[in-house]
Amino acid sequence: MSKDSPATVKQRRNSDQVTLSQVAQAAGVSPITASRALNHPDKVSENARRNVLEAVERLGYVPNLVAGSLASSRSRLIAVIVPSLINTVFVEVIKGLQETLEAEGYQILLGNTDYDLDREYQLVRTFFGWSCSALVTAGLRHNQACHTLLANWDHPIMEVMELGKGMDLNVGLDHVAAGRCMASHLIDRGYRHIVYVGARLTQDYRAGMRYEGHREVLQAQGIEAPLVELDTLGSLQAGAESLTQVLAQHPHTQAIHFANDDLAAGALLAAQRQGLSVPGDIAIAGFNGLPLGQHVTPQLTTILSPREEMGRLAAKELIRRLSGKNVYRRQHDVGFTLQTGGST
Amino acid sequence: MSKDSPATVKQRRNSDQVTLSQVAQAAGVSPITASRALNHPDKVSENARRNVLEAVERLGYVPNLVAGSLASSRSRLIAVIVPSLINTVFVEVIKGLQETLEAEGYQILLGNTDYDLDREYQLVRTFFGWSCSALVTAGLRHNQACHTLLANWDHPIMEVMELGKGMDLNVGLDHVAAGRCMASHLIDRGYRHIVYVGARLTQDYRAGMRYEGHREVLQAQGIEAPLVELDTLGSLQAGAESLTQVLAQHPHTQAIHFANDDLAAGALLAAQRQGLSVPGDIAIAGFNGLPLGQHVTPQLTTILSPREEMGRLAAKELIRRLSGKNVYRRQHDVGFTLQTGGST
DNA sequence: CGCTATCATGATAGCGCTACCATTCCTTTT
DNA sequence: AAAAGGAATGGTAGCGCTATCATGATAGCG
Repeated sequence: MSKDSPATVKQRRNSDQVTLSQVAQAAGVSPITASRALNHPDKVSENARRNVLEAVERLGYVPNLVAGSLASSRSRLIAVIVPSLINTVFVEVIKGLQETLEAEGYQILLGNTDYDLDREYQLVRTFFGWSCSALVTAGLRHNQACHTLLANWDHPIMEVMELGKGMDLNVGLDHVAAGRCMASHLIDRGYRHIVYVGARLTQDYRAGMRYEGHREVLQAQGIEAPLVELDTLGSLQAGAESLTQVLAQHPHTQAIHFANDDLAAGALLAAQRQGLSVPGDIAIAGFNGLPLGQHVTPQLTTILSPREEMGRLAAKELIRRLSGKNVYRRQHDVGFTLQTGGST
Repeated sequence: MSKDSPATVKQRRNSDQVTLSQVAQAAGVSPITASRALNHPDKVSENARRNVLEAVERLGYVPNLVAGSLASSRSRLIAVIVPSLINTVFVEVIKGLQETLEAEGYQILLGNTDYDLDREYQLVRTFFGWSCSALVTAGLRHNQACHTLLANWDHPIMEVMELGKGMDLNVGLDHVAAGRCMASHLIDRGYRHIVYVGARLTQDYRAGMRYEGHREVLQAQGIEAPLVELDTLGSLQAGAESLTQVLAQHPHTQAIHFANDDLAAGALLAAQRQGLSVPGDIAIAGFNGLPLGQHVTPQLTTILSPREEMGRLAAKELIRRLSGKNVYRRQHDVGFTLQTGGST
């Protein structure tokens, strides 16, 4: 018996989902015209467009973006990879990205590495599998495999948070300079026994870069630059606890330069509870310019980093690139601002 | 001339992307066996599996998830829709979701409504287009169109944050009860002139629910329950500013029940700056149990809501459902805890 | 030993959409 | 008037993968 008797035709469509072909039929046009009416409205007659849109509405058509992406190998998905969601700075960058990208019809695929570069590599692989239109990642450091993968990818890559020569596009600030800036400020104020306190500097290596800048300035003055590295992630709690530790290890400390505002504010509030005067007994400085720092007494001296702005700018530059425009500058310095409060 | 002379064969593959067929060829098996080796490892011989995995490694194959999703109409994408990313409570829920879902190989598609239900509807439509495996959304309220869309969707829907009868699954807490709880606490402490302060209660309607509970308790005692509604979103700044406003409008105020800890902490810190004693001159209570509240002096009385736990539990329940297990309980109450500090 | 049950594998046919090329019917140009 | 260009539309053939069914090989059974 020959095999060309398909008694039962293969039947795969499971759902009652409305397809573009059905819309096209209802609108009296071909599927491809319906597709164009939705995706390139200027390429069809007004008449066709109106009929298609009307049919879409009437049938409750929801475009199958998966099929569209497969056919066009463009997805309007943007992969965003951050090392942490607890740290609010990344969330603020995401927010800036989000609002700008969503307005242009892009969707965010969110990944969290927990400061693990191998995890980043895995996420990048997965996201590539989604034919993402672009990738945003926090930081310029990647492991070897990830670097290779990124280098061979033919879509825009945006590295944010720190300024430097990256894979492709870059929006960030100079953390070494920020560290120098705060250290200079502390020197100017007359402090000489200054401790830098950071949390997990191998993970939050940008805080490590700020320490480099800090140390540079102190050493240029012939001053030592002791470092206290905490084993927990930065938090109010960790900051509060670190105060005791620092004063025990370095009894002559006049000022503490904290890696971020959470630590600094935690220490400041703890100092108050312990009856220590800030900055009389101990001066405290932070980094980020979180609102909290403005509401404690004395106000926290800190460095304001434009985080949402960084996200928005990164998104705008990506959109420029994705819409085929030439990109003249690949690096964008968003800068930072020293905000002196009463705490130093 | 007949049309069957395809001089130039249509050529669409643009990239040099390695495909599953190439892997299969390299491994000496058919494409479908290669597919099974990767997705259902227990359905192929150990020999085949080893060869395929080796070929994957050697060729640097990255699965095209878009094609896979189209073919299987399953995507391992989970849509997560929140009203805000500024408000840290949602971020913490996302974090709980994220860590649990990623561990199971699901990816998060993130959407932000900015407290706009029409925006939510648009996001839901878009996400459905991605054949998401499930949808997580904050809150039980949707507009009519969105409700219809959700009701007809044949994948799990998880509504988080507030407890109640939702579309499908639900993990949250009872905000009315939380409002009652704090109000009772304030009554117990002897306060009678109590003002509730919230920010944009039509948007943050859960804060409105807490006010309902609050009012219920006060009215049962024959006490009025004045409400001050701010026009900005909750923040330290708004809390600080509200203090003056409340005292001007209600000079006899003994206690302020704030809709959240940001407002409360802002007011508490502002009171200190103004030389007001807390709780002597004015008692202050919040909601959420943010770390900040534990570090101010006096410690903030608040209600602790298990936000990350809420995210984790929601994720676990979704995974149960997605792996075909029976779900016996659709509603999960994560509860809350009154945390009394010195501020009341 | 024949019969069914189980396993490993493969051939085929889509999933729903869009890129590509071809066609038709105008309008413009020289 | 003929040639050239442009706008609107459609036919065809995939995008890269997996569901479905079919097949052959092996095992289990009385």
